[in-house]
Amino acid sequence: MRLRDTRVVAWLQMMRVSDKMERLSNEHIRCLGMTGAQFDVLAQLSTHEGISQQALSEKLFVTKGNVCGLIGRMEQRDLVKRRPDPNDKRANLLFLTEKGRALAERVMPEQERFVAEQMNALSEQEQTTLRSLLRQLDRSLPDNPLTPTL
Amino acid sequence: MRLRDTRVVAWLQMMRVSDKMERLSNEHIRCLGMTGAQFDVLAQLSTHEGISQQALSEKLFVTKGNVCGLIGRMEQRDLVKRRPDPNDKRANLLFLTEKGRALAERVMPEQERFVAEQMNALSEQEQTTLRSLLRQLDRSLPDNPLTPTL
DNA sequence: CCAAAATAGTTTATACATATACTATAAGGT
DNA sequence: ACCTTATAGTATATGTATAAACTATTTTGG
Repeated sequence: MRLRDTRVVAWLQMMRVSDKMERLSNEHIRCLGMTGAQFDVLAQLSTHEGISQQALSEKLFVTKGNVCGLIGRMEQRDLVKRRPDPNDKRANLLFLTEKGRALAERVMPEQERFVAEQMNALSEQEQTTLRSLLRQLDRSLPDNPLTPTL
Repeated sequence: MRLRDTRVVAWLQMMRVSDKMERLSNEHIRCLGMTGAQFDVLAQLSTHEGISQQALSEKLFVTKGNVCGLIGRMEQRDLVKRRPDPNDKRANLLFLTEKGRALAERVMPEQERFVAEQMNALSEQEQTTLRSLLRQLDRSLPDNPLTPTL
């Protein structure tokens, strides 16, 4: 049996835990009436209503093509609406509908509580340590090409 | 500005870092001639050649429907092949082709080196601490329904 | 043995995500 | 002004992923 670099073990464990957490989070969101990607859109629009699709795609670290389809589906469900930008005929500005705002306000605090609980296995001290280690890793990694010098 | 639970901050940072790492890893794999999901299949078959699609889906934590499509695409590219299980007419056993084995042997060590480097920002001591914290989190999270009591 | 339940694989519908090419508009430089 | 280039959004093709329905076998209980 070949021995594995301990760094690779750490990497795999990191992926395993984050995958597990994301699955739980997405499952919880789905029970509350939408998908994980749609929740991210509602959360962004709650604090940045009126941004363009382009700006949204940068905040979400996804392509504009992805946002285009995502917003299309959410518009069909009457969660958001597009309005033409009066200052730029190319652009759409994005707004929550009443239904979208109500859903966001219901789900966001619940979701925060849910993900916070996933950290309860660690003490305050350990959470601080974890954040410090993650910050170090984050800073050492190159920036995502989808967010050019954010 | 509302204050956020520090646990939520830790959660978000964890997702951010793992997303960044996975993107880099997938990008690197793509340069070497396949997708991330396909790499995972080759890696599993390298050590467990001859397993069924069902067993593979459990190892990869994905649905059997997903594996069915994935193996279909990889069979088209002549990376793997299906053979009927002589002991169970329902099942397929999976094998690497020569091309698949050669690709796996070329890419796997390279990929290990690549992901190991992503941990270099942490000292040996810090890597140990990180693994310990991740292990604690992992044990506190419920098991994935896709892997019933693995 | 045989009917019922479980299992392996496939298929279909839906959602997400990327890359690429395309349209329309905007901004800049000469 | 005009032409080039950049930008915002859309459309298409491909890959990944799930859930749910379906087929074909196998297992199991009576």
